This record gives sequence, C-alpha cells and structure tokens, in this order.
Amino acid sequence: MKATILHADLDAFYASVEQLLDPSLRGKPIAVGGGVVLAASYEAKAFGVRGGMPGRQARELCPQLTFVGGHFKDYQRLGDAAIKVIGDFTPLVERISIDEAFADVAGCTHLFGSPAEIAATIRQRVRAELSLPISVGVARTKHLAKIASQVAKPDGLVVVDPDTELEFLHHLPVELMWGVGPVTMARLAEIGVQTIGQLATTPGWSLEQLLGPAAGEKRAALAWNRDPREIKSHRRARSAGAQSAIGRRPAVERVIRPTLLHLADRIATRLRAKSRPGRTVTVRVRFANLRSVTRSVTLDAPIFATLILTELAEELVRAILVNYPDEKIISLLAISVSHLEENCDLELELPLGLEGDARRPGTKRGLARQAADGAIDKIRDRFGWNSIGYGSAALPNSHSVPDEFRRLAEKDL
DNA sequence: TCTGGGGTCCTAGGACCC
DNA sequence: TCTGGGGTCCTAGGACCC
Repeated sequence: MKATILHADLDAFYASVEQLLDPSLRGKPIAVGGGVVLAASYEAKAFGVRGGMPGRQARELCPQLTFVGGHFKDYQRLGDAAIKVIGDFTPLVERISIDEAFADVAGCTHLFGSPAEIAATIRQRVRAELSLPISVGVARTKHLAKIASQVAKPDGLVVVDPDTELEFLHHLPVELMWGVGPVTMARLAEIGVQTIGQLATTPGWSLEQLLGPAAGEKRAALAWNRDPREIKSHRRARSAGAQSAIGRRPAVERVIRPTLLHLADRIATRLRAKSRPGRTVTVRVRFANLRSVTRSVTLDAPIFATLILTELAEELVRAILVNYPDEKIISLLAISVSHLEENCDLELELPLGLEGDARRPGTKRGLARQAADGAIDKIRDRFGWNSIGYGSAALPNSHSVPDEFRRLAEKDL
C-alpha cells in the first residue's frame, strides 16, 4: 500500500490571515478575539498563548500581545480558496474544518507526479496565490498523514514512507495521536507510556482496561495497518446546536426563556433551511461552579419549528433545575438537535410530543407556528437576519463571541 | 470578569424485543 | 422455579477536535 493520503492544514489560520491583511502585524505576537483567544500567531504561541484561553490570561503570558478583531469574511474566502487548490488535483477531498482537509491522490499521480510532488505543489500554490503558509503530511493512512502534518508544522512537508512508519512514530509523543487528549495522556503517563512507540508495544488488553474497548481497537488498528483511509467527501452533519455563556445569572424564567428562544431560533432556522428536522433535543445547563448537566428527549417525529424547539428545551431545563434545587445560578445554556432526518422534502409533521395542542399537526396553533416560521425565514432571506425575529434583542449576553465567528464553525447540514 | 462555540464519538446502564 | 443471549434504542456523561 502506497502513501497517497494527504493531510493539509493552514498554519495558525486566522492569525495568518490577519498578518496577511495588515503587514504591520507580521512577525508579532497577535491574537484574534478579545474576551477569549480564538486564534494565536506562532509568535504568540511561543509565549504559551493558546486558542480558547481567556484574554486576560493571554495578556499576562505575553504583555506585548496585540488583539485584533477578526476579518471573518476573509477567513471563509481564503479557507475555501485553499481547499479549492487541493480540489484541483483530486475530487477525493474531505474537508475537516475551515482550514484543514484530507485528500487521496492515488488516482492522479499519473497526471501530477508523486504524492510528495503534489503536496509540494499544493504548498507552493497556496503560498503564491494566497500568501498563506500551509503544512502537509503525506502517508498511507489518514491518521498517519494527520500526525505527519502536525510534525511538519509550521509551514512544512513531511512524507512518511510506508517502510519506515514505525521509526517515524517511535519517538513521537502520544498526544500527537488523534483522540489522545489531556485525560488520556495523563492515564497513559501513569503506566509509563509517553511515546507512540511505547503505546505500540503496550498490549491491547491493558489499554482496553485503562481506556476502554475503543482505545484497544484503535491501537490494534494502527499496529496492524488497518487504519482507515477512505476519504468521505460528502459527510453530512449528525447534529446542530448552539450555546450561550451568559455569565452568572439567576436560574429564573426571565433569564432562561429569552436565551433558549434565541438559541432555538438559530438552530431551527438552519434546520429549516436544509430541510433537516431532528428527533432528539438535548439541553445543557452549566451551573456557577462550571459543573454541567444534560437532559434529552427523543420524539416520535422530527421537528424544526422554532417555538416547539424552544418549549421542549424549556421543559428539559426545568426538569434539570428541579433536580438541582440548590443551584440558583447558571452560567451557560445550550441546545442541540440530533437524529437529523436524512432527506426531508416533505412538509413535516409536528411531533406528537410531550403534551400540548400547539404541537399537534392538525391544530390551528401548530399550523400557525409553521406558517410564522416560514414567513420569518422569507423575510430574513430578503432583508437580513436582524430585520425580524422573536424579540430576542433584550438578551442577557454581553461579551459573547461574534455571530460571524459562530457561523464559521457551523457545519453544513 | 475565573473558562467560547461548533461539532464528533464513546461508554455504561436500562428498557425492551426476540 | 429458574434461566440465556443478542440486538436495538434511549439517556447521561465525558473526552476530544477545530
């Protein structure tokens, strides 16, 4: 089996775009964001600044850190353009996120040269046409290609020859493997496993004991060369959700209802736009102490009406709060809809839900809600999202992430 | 001013069916 | 009276990724 899988990853993407747009930022530690670091340049990473970090902490680590607002349209445009460069070589492209994709070039080497040559060309073109650094890993499987691109960073190319895979992996730290995060790393460290080489010689059964069946299987897959390599170019989302960190607020209707309405509005609008109603509604409440609790319900029929989703979410949140009577303060609310219908061109039924006439298909209120959603969707299509809504202006969200940034993270449904 | 927001997948237990 | 196992679905929690 030859090494024909590529993993391409734009380096410090948002920060690189900002440095591209404003030359005075080049070579400097910068962070996109404000209250929270959404992305950091390599210069900032050298100080320990990381994505997801509170802005204040980042400033402590790096006093000369420059914060920039974020050119979200440009992120989307340049991310798309980079992926398109890869698409010029093969249709077998699996996009993982705005700045990252797998590709299988097995079928196009006769046209464009070896996988290593193709990878080098992709890097040159992205550099020449978009002025952005991109790292590429080339290997026999997706997992190995991903590890290779991490090793290649920043702005590099690493090809893993199938004959020397074990040597390549041997000394690399386990956390470079997909699915090995802080918790797993700590557990492995307890049994003296720090490198992938050590992991490979650890018996599967002992990993299973430590980390569960999937982990044992994963190691076996790597060791026995059964790691997946298919490129899935048309993956559909399995869920859609939204959340809002609301600071510390009392767990009362006045706070909860408008927040859930806003979240449900965003989610349901996306679901309707793609005709993908869902059957399972999950709600998450995070308390002041950062402990979070979830509740979910699976309906007989899928939904995507804003008010129905809102009401179901409210009932679930109420059920949580009843169970935690001592928690008076909440800091985050989230809604997610899963079990999405594959293809639903039909006008949907309303759920035979928990209770209440408004959710029944035949009733006047149920139909009225459906009509209202349709009308609002149309007006927003023409005049923009904020032209109309459910009066969610008085939302208790002060320093949240900009909506454009949220949209970048949304997966195509 | 103590910690963002969008996702995927795995696990474990229980209900239920055959 | 006592008993098996497999499969599927649902729920809650958690780890992880970008």
